[in-house]
Amino acid sequence: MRADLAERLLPIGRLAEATGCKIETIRYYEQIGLLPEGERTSGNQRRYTRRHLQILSFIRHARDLGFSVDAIRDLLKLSADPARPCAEADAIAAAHLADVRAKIARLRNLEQELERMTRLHCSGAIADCRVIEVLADHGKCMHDSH
Amino acid sequence: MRADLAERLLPIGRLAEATGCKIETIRYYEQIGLLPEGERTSGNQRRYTRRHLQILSFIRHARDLGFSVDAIRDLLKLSADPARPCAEADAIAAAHLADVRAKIARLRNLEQELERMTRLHCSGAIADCRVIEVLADHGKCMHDSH
DNA sequence: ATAGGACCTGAAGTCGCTAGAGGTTCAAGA
DNA sequence: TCTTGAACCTCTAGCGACTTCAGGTCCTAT
Repeated sequence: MRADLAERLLPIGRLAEATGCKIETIRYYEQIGLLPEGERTSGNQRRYTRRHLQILSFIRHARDLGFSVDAIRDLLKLSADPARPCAEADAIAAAHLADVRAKIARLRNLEQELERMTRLHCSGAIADCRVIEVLADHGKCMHDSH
Repeated sequence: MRADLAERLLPIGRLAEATGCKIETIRYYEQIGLLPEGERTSGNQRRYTRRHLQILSFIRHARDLGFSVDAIRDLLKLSADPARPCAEADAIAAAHLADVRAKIARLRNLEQELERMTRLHCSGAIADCRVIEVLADHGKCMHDSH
């Protein structure tokens, strides 16, 4: 039991290290019920399992990709219940797929615009810098999202 | 003088209209020192010049492209000094472009997984759902941006 | 036994806005 | 000239998703 604690369970700092997530953020996720609470030592410190590590990695990834905390909650629910009927899962997945595609489309526009801006490496001075020019003048902007 | 005020200077509502920026947001930008303060009428209302219109358009455009307020502050400083070398502006844009591309790459991975999931009109259970897995496990992630 | 690093809680601050309350000014029509 | 109502003003609080801080407690290696 003592050995279990020492060998299998991660203190919050280790979990943070392993996921690239800040300690405070982990506590925050726990607080808002996104990450299940870890057990505590007799001295009230959190100890996490490999399962927590998985979930937190998932959360980090999804946040990086721009999913809201609520969306992540949905996705986690999906994975938590393997017996869940498929229609529901499909619906959630489909909704998120649409969302992902919209995000991709938007980012591709941005990419093109930024590319265009930086491609013409300017002659040296701000006066004829493409970046500034494009930003200053809507007319020079190719994408249609605005 | 009176005519100047009426003809050349824009009240905040007009500026908002012309730039597609909300009135509150304009006041906010002024407050944080991103947009220079406009003059005031004797009754304390803001009046803006064409110069403000230009700057605000620049800000809006840059925000649309995902630049942070701080990045915009830098870009504005750069653009104010036309003799300055433009490598700096390039660098800001290039960093942002790299960021955008990394996000696109990851979203595409996710898109594929979500697609796969919904396409399979699945066999009954979540058990073999890889969405969570893909996001949770770095090792299963194909792209190399992290 | 003790030093000092890791951990705890709760509250407040950050960013980039947005919304609301409650009051003042401007400009066009009677 | 007066009136009316749209547009403006300031100040405060709220949002999501954290981050930082103050002031403590715990854990573990020596």
